[in-house]
Amino acid sequence: MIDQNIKIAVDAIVFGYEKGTLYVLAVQQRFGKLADRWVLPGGFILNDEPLLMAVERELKEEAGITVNYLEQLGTFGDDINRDERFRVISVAYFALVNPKNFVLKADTDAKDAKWFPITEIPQLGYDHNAMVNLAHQRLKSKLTYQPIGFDLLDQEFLFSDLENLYCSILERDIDRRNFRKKILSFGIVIETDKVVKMGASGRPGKLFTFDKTKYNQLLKGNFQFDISFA
Amino acid sequence: MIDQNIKIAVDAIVFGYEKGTLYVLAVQQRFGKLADRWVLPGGFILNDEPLLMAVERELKEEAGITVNYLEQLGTFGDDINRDERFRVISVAYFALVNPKNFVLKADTDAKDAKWFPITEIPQLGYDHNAMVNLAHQRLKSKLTYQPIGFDLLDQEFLFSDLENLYCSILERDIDRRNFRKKILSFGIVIETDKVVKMGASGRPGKLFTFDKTKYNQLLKGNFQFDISFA
DNA sequence: TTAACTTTGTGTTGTTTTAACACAAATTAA
DNA sequence: TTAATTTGTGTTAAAACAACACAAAGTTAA
Repeated sequence: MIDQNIKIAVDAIVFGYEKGTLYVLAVQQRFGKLADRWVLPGGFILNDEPLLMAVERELKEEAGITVNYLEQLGTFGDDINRDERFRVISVAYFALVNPKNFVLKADTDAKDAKWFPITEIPQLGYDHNAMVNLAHQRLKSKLTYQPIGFDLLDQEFLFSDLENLYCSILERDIDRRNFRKKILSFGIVIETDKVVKMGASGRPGKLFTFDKTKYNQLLKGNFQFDISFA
Repeated sequence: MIDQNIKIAVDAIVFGYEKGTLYVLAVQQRFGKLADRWVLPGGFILNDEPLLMAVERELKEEAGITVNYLEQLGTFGDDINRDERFRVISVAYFALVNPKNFVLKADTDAKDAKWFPITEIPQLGYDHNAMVNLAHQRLKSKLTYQPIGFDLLDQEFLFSDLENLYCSILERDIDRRNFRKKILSFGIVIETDKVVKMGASGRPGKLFTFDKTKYNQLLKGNFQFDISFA
């Protein structure tokens, strides 16, 4: 018989984006050794619960949100003294959400839930800062070869929103004309006939949407989404 | 208290390459419900053992090999009825080795250890076929953006070996001249002054080596290894 | 009401990269 | 010595990329 004394948890790195700033969701622990400490949302999985479902449940429970995109990031198991009672191995998930769609709502386990700008993440409990760093890298690289930026935006967005998202997350300037040309050349972003007046001054712009169906069709061929600029 | 009844295992998908064929390592189970069944090498981790170390230990124990390249692939936890005594969650690792460097040696837990051509993998126990498929995809894509092919070859190799490796793993033709030009342009593959006579007929070729130090240097700049052909 | 400001929208051109392509040189086998 | 096999090498047309500026539509302030 195997005498493992190890428990399995899931944790999520949830990214949100708003007005040029990238945020990560953290929750404040209510109980335990690390009470009051900020950590990533997550928790132990149930015996008969698939991993993905566990993440979704925890996100609902601890922050009241449902994400747009969720994928496994990696498993962190070498922080052996995370908990004194037993070793904890945590499967980390990478998630994207549009913060406008939800009001954060801390629930039973969490005392509070809050968006931290990626540049101002406090010291988190466990090895959660390492997870955030890895997820941040993943976000940056994935943005260039998969159309996941749309999961951070409203369903209808201005072209400048998309452009600013890329600029701020990749931390570099992008030529507006080349960017627009390239994105439109894929045929997966379509122009609606809605025109929106900016709150501020400036010429009104058209709203665009991401055509996911079209994207999935293209994937069956050998289309490769790719945004990379000097 | 948490009443999880889950155990954690690691499994490895070890790729080997020889003469145009890609192989995956499997072992035949000696004990348990699936005795005689072929499975991926792996096993339960020890309480205080880091995950990577567990994989290395299992590979040593079950097949007598040490790999050239090892990275986490993903965690598979939804095969809930894998074991009747408890749920097993397995962290899968992706590994590369040059088969010539080792003689497979099944040990205590394994009855036998064997290389299967990727095209002739039998039905494996648990969800191991799914792991192999994911690893295979990872190998293919990684080959194009990271110089991992060298971990499957001898330290000194003919240019045609490298070329054939790419052709056979990516399953497509590659223009010899363009391929050579591109690889050499990176400056991470260097020509030795050794000339080798083929066993068969043909003009003798020079041996080449991969300059890992140079590659690591380049990585500090913004060099990007990239092999992609039509 | 006019001028200044802000944001959207659009084309061209030179440079670089990629894809397509063929033949000579060195060796072995017949 | 001829045929077969494998290594080694350059050019060119086409495509992709990078760099660049100005007019149009609206708002704000004078």
